[in-house]
Amino acid sequence: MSPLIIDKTEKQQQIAEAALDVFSKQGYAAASMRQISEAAGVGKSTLYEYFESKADVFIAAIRAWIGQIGRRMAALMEKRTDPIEKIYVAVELANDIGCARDPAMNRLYIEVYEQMVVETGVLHHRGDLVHEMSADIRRILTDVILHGISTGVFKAEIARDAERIAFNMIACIDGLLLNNLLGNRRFDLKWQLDFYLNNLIEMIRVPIEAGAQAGFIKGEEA
Amino acid sequence: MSPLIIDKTEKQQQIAEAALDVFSKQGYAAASMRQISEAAGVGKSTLYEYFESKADVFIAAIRAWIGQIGRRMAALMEKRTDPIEKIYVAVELANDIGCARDPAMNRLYIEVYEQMVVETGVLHHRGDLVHEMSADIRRILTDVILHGISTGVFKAEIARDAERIAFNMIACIDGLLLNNLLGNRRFDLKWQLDFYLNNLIEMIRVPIEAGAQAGFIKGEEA
Amino acid sequence: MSPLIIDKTEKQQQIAEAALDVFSKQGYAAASMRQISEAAGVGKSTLYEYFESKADVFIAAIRAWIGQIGRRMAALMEKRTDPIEKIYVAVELANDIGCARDPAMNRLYIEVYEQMVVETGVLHHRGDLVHEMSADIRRILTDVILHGISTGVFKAEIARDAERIAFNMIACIDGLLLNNLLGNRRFDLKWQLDFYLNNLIEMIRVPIEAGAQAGFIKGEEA
Amino acid sequence: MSPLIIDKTEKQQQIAEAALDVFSKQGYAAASMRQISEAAGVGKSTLYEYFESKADVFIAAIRAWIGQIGRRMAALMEKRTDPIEKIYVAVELANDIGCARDPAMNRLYIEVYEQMVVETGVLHHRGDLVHEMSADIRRILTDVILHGISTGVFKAEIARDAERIAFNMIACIDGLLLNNLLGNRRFDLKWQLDFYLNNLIEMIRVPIEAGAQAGFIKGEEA
DNA sequence: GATGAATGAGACTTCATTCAT
DNA sequence: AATGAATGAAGTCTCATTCAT
Repeated sequence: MSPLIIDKTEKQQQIAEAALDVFSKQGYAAASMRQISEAAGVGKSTLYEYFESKADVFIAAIRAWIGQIGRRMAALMEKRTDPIEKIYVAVELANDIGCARDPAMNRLYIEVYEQMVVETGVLHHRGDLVHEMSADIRRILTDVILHGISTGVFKAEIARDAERIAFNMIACIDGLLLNNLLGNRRFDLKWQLDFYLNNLIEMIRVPIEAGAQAGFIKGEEA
Repeated sequence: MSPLIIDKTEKQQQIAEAALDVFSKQGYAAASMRQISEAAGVGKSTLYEYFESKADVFIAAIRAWIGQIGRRMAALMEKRTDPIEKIYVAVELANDIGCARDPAMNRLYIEVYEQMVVETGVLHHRGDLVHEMSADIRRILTDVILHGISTGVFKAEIARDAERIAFNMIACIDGLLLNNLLGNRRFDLKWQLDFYLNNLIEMIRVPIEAGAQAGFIKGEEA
Repeated sequence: MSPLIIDKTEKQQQIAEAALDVFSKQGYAAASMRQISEAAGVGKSTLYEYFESKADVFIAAIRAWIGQIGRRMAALMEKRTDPIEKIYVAVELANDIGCARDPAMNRLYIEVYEQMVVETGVLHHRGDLVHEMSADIRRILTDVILHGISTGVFKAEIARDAERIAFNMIACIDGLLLNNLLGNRRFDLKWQLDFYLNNLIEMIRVPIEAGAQAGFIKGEEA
Repeated sequence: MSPLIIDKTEKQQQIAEAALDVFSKQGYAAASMRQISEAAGVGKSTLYEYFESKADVFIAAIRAWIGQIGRRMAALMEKRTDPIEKIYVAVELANDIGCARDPAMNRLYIEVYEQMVVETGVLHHRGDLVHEMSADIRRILTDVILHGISTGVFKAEIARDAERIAFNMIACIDGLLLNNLLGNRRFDLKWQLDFYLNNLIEMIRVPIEAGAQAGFIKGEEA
């Protein structure tokens, strides 16, 4: 009466994650459906039972990836209470990603950009999608800033710019990660992340004490 | 001597620039040799007289592009003398690029990243190339910083980090441009560039006056 | 006895009719087993419980269709007694089919031809099948002619050609229907059918009266 | 300076004729581009240098075929002067086609119908194309009829129906050819064509002499 | 030197059919 | 009996590259 019933959603997720691996290594254009099917351990045509097209698989893979990052960041945040510390968590996470043993995954950053920006890209005219996808992370950071203001750690006057500042953090950290990915040995990711973030925090925090002169690279001095 | 005999190098340049146009619109993978040949106004197989392969054409196109930007920046720098002003020129140039009527060209940023970072990419393991390519810009910025130190505008202790700071500027501005390209209406490029740069300058400049408390967004306040 | 136990034959018929619908709209090649299963309201693999293959389903569908037409024509014939009138019934039926609001069904004509005549066709080398299928209709028409002879309406000398004439009617009406299907606005099916049939009848009927000169398009003149 | 230049039109024609062969044997759906390329003696992708798609190749093939038939008919017509004889040429040509050593070619009739009538067909909504394609033949026949009227062979009152009658001839002969193709041994194409045409001519010609009673199958009696 | 012609390799996608429940 | 899952084979089409003029 009832044949083998499979949780379609679960298998989609499973395929999406295998695809994530392939896309991150080969890029969208160079990754073939055959490679993805092999990575997922299914037949080539089985992919089309779960997704409409290659583009569909890509979008699902990216969604899965954004989800992973969001969950990771939320988990790290929970353990801290100090707003400044929380912000440094972003650095640490980024540093983790940038130095992870498998740097392949973060190449996805570029694939997303590529596919959004290029006219023939899979994500072209889907700006909403990426916007929505990164919304979680942006919201987390915005909340940290607002919370910092309410606890007197950050200056009150930046309240109206909280979201913009969150955007700035994401964008600049993006840029630093990407440049790091280019493989230049002389690019010291840790230093660069700290430098950016120290400057930022120095500007938005309430001065601890009049006349106190913080080293501009606090992290390093410590 | 005869004007009909054109230099091979000159024609390569000419093709490279036509290719730049195509690559910037279609991306590397989607751009076809036929399109490039048509854009260059030559036959399809003529491309192979001047370049070994599609990859070759791409590299030449990127080289041409980096050259253009470097020349543009150098030209802008020449007109200013104040180090801080000079740094702001970088912002303006970036803003120009990011807001240009034809955003196609800056999509090349992404193509370069893509092709470097992805395993099967045309520029994979050619980190040296991009490094070399951006060296000009990095050197210009480094010089500005060092010159600023020698004229007492920037803190002396940042001398040893001058190149790293230049790197930071390039990377973060990259990130801001890319995020802007994603087409999010709420991303205010001008504000973001100013915010980043104001924070940076505030940290590296010699305080104008003890106790002076600069607004964190100096540019906006002005 | 239990109403839940349905006859295998009955369900085959039910599926065949659903398939007829799909085949008539899409043609054999473009119709997919999935579409058929959905139209029949059963699972895809259930089709294989009742039929060996797609070809099998097609043959069953065609059989069902021929049956429908045969029954329709027999029903119409029963109401008339005059042989000539009976022949005109064929025209009307054909006209009905050709002008029906849903022309999809008569596309089946073509599918049958296609599949019989083409080397790789499902009905290739199955001439017997179509022959058998259209035998009913041919026999009905042959009987009408023979009956007309025996009642003195048709010429006696055509007796030995009765079946051939029936064939001629079927073939020519076929041709007229098909050309009508091509969608040419200037093709007036009613006129064409009448023209053909009037000529035919004029030639095989016993002249009503010596010297009587019938208009060549009797139907129109009326 | 100038590479190998080929007459594109000529090669298109050459490919179209090879394709005609394949399509006539396999039908549109079953014929593969590989088969066509092999029949044409070129590489698979070379086809795409001369045609945009499989559909394009099909249309070109059909055009070539209609052209062949038109030329053949015109050639045959030229040799005769008597209008009735000219009409019989149509029969002969049709008989030739229907009995030709390679019956494959006339299966194309069905392919054209199929592709026009089926929703997903290549010629769907291209009624104009087939109309235009068969226009030559229709015009030739119409002219024969009109000429017959002006020389007193055909009745004057059919003048306004000349084109319709031409249509009738084409459609009915179509139908007879198709039924013949179905491979039924008992279908006597020659007899059927003659029967149809004799009836037709008998109705439209000016009676030779009052009281003359023509056998209804004049051709056979002769 | 310049170029149109030609193509093989490979991409995405569809679908009839089998399998296991 | 009934069916969702799975897939191999095959199809159309693209494109970087080579060849011959």
